[in-house]
Amino acid sequence: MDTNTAKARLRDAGFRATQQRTAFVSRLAAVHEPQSIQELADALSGTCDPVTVYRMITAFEKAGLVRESTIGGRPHYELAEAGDDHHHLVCTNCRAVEDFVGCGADAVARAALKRSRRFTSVTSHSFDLYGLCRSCTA
Amino acid sequence: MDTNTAKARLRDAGFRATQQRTAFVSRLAAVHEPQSIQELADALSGTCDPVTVYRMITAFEKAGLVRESTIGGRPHYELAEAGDDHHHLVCTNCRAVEDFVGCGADAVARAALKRSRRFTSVTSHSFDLYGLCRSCTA
DNA sequence: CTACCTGCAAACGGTTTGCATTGCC
DNA sequence: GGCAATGCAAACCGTTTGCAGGTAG
Repeated sequence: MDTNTAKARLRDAGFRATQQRTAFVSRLAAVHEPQSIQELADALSGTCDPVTVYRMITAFEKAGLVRESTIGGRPHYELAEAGDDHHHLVCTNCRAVEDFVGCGADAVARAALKRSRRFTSVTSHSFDLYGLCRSCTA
Repeated sequence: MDTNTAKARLRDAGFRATQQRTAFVSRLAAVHEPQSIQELADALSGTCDPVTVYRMITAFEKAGLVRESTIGGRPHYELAEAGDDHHHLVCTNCRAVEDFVGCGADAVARAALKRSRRFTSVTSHSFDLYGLCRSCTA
């Protein structure tokens, strides 16, 4: 994603396209793997303060510009794409991440709701697979 | 679960059945909903120090006596039962939790592995549904 | 009796907040 | 020019660690 696209995306979401935010969005677009707060702060260390990273994450997540997912017990962030319902295959050894689609959540949600006494609707879900990648397989 | 069962369970897992640990296991058995660290510390406040709660959680999880799951961004714990593969339906408003079974993860994992270039095996998964419970439905 | 466990207090590290300054729009 | 965003420093809070005393086996 080039700088202008990143800026347009920020403005579309109602934000001022500052240098720091543009760098943040560009970074997420470039790596297209979920990033930890630490990784983001390190990558942007020449550009902005870690405190600003926290503030951007909070604002962008609320605005639906980024998605949060938990990997190895820590929150990670990636750009949110419209209509996107991908999930992660995570290596339990090296934390490598690969996306996959088709989690069948709709059917599972329907079945669970049917059986449930206390719930009336399902609005979202999380689904992740954990295993070993090729290079970590003994 | 009565006190003696709790003690037996602890000894089976290789622990000394202290008063604090017995109370911890009994508590989890009594509520049979995932509990946050805070909730556990509060429930056991007359029995043991919060620090001990942390130490028990760490030890019990490693021993496979309790399972961790993330609810509302915070870790929660429940007793682990053999062969158990249930998941949670969580109310996004009041955090009420209901269990459900049948997540279809086996089929999804098989399909994902087939498509994957980098992964060779899937050993575990997480799957949770988020929605509204009856009393939080407007 | 002895090794394991617990309580207390202090250290630790990640996250949040307050406030003055900067820089988009 | 005005208001939102940033940087810096300090507060904050949940978690971990060290150590001395207690308790289960």
